Amino acid sequence: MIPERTIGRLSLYRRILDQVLDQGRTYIFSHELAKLSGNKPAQVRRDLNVVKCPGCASKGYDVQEMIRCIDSTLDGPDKQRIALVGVGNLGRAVLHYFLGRRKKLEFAAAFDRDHDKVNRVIHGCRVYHIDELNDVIRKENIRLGVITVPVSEAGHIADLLVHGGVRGILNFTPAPLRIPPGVYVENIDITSAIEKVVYFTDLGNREKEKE
Amino acid sequence: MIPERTIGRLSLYRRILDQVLDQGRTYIFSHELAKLSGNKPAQVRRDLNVVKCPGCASKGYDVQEMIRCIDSTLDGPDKQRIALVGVGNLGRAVLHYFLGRRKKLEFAAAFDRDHDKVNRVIHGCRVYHIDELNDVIRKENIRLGVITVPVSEAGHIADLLVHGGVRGILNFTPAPLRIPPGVYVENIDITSAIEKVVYFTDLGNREKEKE
DNA sequence: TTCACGCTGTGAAACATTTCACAACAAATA
DNA sequence: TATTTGTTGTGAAATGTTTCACAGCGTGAA
Repeated sequence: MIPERTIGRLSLYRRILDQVLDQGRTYIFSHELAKLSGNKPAQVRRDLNVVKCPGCASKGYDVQEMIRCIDSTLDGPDKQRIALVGVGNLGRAVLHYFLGRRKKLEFAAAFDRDHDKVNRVIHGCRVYHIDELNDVIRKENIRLGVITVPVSEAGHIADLLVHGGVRGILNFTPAPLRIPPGVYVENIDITSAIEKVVYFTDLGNREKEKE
Repeated sequence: MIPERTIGRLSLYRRILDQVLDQGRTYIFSHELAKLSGNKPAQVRRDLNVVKCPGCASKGYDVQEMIRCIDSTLDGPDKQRIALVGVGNLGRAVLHYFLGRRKKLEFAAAFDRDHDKVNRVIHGCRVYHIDELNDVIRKENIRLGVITVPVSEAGHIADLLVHGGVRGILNFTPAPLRIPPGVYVENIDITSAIEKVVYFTDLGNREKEKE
């Protein structure tokens, strides 16, 4: 089982490598990828070992081979079908963002309460009413969900998703979801992120402990 | 200097405590806050020690006192003025999200290239053209920036922000920004987040190493 | 062929974070 | 007052992650 931090870095490497490949490079050294991704060379080499990607002492790593190794770790063998709940600004941003981005991921259905949005197709994804959630995710065999509703609804939506058979959730809400074991939840908490920036940006007016 | 993880948890505790307070509770035990935030009680107690929040062995922690302690750690003494660059779906979602949420944070200006958006006020925030960025953030004395533009623009925008005097950036783009020392960057990478969910959601079709 | 170079792969050290486990204590009870 | 109960605060152990540092190797130069 690979640690979460490592998975995050692998995901980033892959996107960088896609670009590197577009530029026509075929080999890359660990210190170069380190620079591009903001890490130390030793870290990059460790990460690549984890996905069993071999390097060559004189040429570095074969870019295509690296991408293959990362793919075989990160991607499941089949296409992953995802449901998005909450077609507000954030929901639309997520849909738009992923449009054709990764071939192994597909937003197969979106849900909202607002009847003006229901039955439209937004960024290639059909929008259903929330009442249809259970039926649709079962019929479409969806196992992953993204929650982009207002905080107050998040708990309820999470329950619906889990009840419909979803096994992994990306939650953009700060609400801590109570979820049965066996269901994985990843949280993105925008408020926390801004507050981190505020804290770590030394604006010279806070007395922090010396180190 | 408090570690990043701890800051993230404190931010979460604070939001939970705001709710707890609304419900009329005045005291709370570490194991209760742990449950509500998805942590272990010992972790919660350590975190509260870090912000010098004293507890009482029989009643637990005074909720208001806790909030005060967290405030004095997370918030700077003055209101923080923030610029948001990129008024697309994601940008609007961020603006909307923060509308009156935290008194110490204010989105003082937004920027976009699209002339249809310029000079409008969106979620209480005036939108300027990107060409005005430097002037406006200097005049408004803005030290924090949020980047919600397409990936390809991120590097350029980051340079503009830094050049204008911004010291902390929240970057929603997967582009690794090259930034001078002294400027803090926090990244939110939506693609990585989804890929983490895909990986850690055991859909039974990947051979993971036994542990 | 031999040497010098610069890289990979990795054991071990360093560092960071979480969790355990328990002494000390405040309140409630008798 | 003495006893019981359940919590805080924290040293120390456990665990997790990053970084160092170097042996070993392939390549190119002489």
